[in-house]
Amino acid sequence: MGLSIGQVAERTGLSVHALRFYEKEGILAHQVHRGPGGRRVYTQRDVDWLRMCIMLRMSGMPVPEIRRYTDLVRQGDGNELQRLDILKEHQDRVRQQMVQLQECMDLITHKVGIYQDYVNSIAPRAVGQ
Amino acid sequence: MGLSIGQVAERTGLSVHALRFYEKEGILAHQVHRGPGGRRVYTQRDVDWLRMCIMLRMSGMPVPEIRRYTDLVRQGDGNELQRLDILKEHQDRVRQQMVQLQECMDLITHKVGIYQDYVNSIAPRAVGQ
DNA sequence: GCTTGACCTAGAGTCGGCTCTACTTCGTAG
DNA sequence: CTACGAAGTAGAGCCGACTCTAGGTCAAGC
Repeated sequence: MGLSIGQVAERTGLSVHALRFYEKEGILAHQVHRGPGGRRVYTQRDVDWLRMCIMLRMSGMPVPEIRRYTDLVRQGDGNELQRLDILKEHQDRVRQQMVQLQECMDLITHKVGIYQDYVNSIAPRAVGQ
Repeated sequence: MGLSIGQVAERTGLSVHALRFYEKEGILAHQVHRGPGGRRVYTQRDVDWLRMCIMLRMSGMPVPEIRRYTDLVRQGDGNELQRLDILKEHQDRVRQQMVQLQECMDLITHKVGIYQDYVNSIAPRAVGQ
């Protein structure tokens, strides 16, 4: 049940450096406890939490904001409204990002179409030969 | 028809610093020419190009790759296939990004739902009072 | 008893993409 | 003529998120 930092790195895709960095930055909800020789011992719960953090990071939530959220979780019951606020705000930002990304995609697809047509109109008869 | 750097900054949303930076990085397809006193004079074409660059940047294309693309455009006809390759590759990356972002969105929406339900179950009767 | 490998800490270094500073040069307005 | 504002250049600085280095501990295997 206890996982070494290396094992956690493996199953989250984070580097051991990043894991120590995240801990220092305070974005682990539960204190990682230490085994013999001061080695970190992670639980499955830590891995699950990290996977969520990875999602938040991937969608552009900055580390300090993940920390704010983590702090609330660490403090325990009673601040659900604040957690909800953070999540909703982030949700909005992600929505905007998706819209922007879709716009970029449309432009790119448009240009790809144009170039594709042009390239087809130039080369393809050679393919048949 | 000739625009100053300040005007271009206004209508692209880039800073004048960023505009000079982009030029130095070689991501302007056509050389910006200079008016009296060595001042940059931009055309509408430059603005259009910049807007496309902004789309590419927004969707995560790194500056050096925009430069590669720009170089091809600058070199003129004959390399359309290479331009197409760059665009298609980027298109793939954007597609992946969108999938990832959607996954993040799903998780966040899920959590928002849970917190929302919880918060509703605790507070709302107070609202009626 | 020596090496290896996985771990530890503290802190320095890297990278991308701007952003800002310092200083200069203009052209116009007061 | 003085001041202002908008430009110019070269190059330094900044920020976020890691990544890496240096030097050390410890258990297991040869």
